[in-house]
Amino acid sequence: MDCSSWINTSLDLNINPHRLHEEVPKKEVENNFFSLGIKKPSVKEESSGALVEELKRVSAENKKLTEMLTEMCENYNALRSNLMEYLRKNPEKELSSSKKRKSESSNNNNSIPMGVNGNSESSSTDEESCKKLKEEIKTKVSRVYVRTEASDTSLIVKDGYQWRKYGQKVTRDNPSPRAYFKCSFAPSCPVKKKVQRSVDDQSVLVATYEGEHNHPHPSQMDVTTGSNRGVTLGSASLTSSAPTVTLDWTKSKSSTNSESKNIIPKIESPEVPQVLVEQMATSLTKDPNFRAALVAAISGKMLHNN
DNA sequence: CGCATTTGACCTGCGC
DNA sequence: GCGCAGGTCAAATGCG
Repeated sequence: MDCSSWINTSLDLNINPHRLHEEVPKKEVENNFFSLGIKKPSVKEESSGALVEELKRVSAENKKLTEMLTEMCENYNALRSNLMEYLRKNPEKELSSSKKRKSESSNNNNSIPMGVNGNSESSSTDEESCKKLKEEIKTKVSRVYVRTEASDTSLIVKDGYQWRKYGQKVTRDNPSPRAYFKCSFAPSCPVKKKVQRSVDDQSVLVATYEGEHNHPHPSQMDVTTGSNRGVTLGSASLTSSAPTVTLDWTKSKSSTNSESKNIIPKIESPEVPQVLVEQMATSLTKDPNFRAALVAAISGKMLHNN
């Protein structure tokens, strides 16, 4: 599988990979957003020149990032094919490899699964990671990282499904409480979700999904096409190899007051195929609520600037 | 009043 | 067997 075929590297995303886990100043985001093609009605010549400069700068940055992304994809592909080759040669038993091979397996086990999962449990031992990996494969576990306001104490990750909270616990490895949810959309649905704040970054919620939904996504219930996976952010569409998706609610809050389904996800892993990304974009742009919210946000910003 | 959430109690698995 | 930690249950509570 060619990674570059999943990710359209020509996407005009003004992202900075060095800041993925930092709080990007909202003002800067807004400025960048508005410097990308939306002109204020009464723009002076000076500011338009500055805008052009900014646009050039952003384009250059974008190009650079595109190259970086391509390179990253190539590296990922190489690692992935290595892993596949490795697993072909050493089926099954490698996942439960003995302690003897600890030093040998550590490199492989750390590089690939961490890359796929992108989680922050790097401190766990190889044995533990093997066990976890095995469990994840068995129970179809996926993690979703959601950036929220650090002051937001609620452990709510809106993914479109209906969840019923059935417990909360403070765990040893993390001072933040962990909330336990069951899917309440269908009584027989076995899917569970654990939500806890990241130890590293309190503004990041880590949602761990276990199992697969045995019912369609609620948002698909009133959508005629069954291919609208774009808004499906639950485990069903993301569990193939425990991928990681980061959603940034804080930025969305700063730009619109729209509902959670209007959030544009920030994909942290190339595991999410290009098709999915495109479908997400399409479903968002087709969504009248999203468009209305966007228009409101833009006009509001323009009024604010004037 | 019904439903969701909270929270302390209980259960279970694991390491020593 | 015991203690600990994570996970689940269920009564109490709150909210619409």
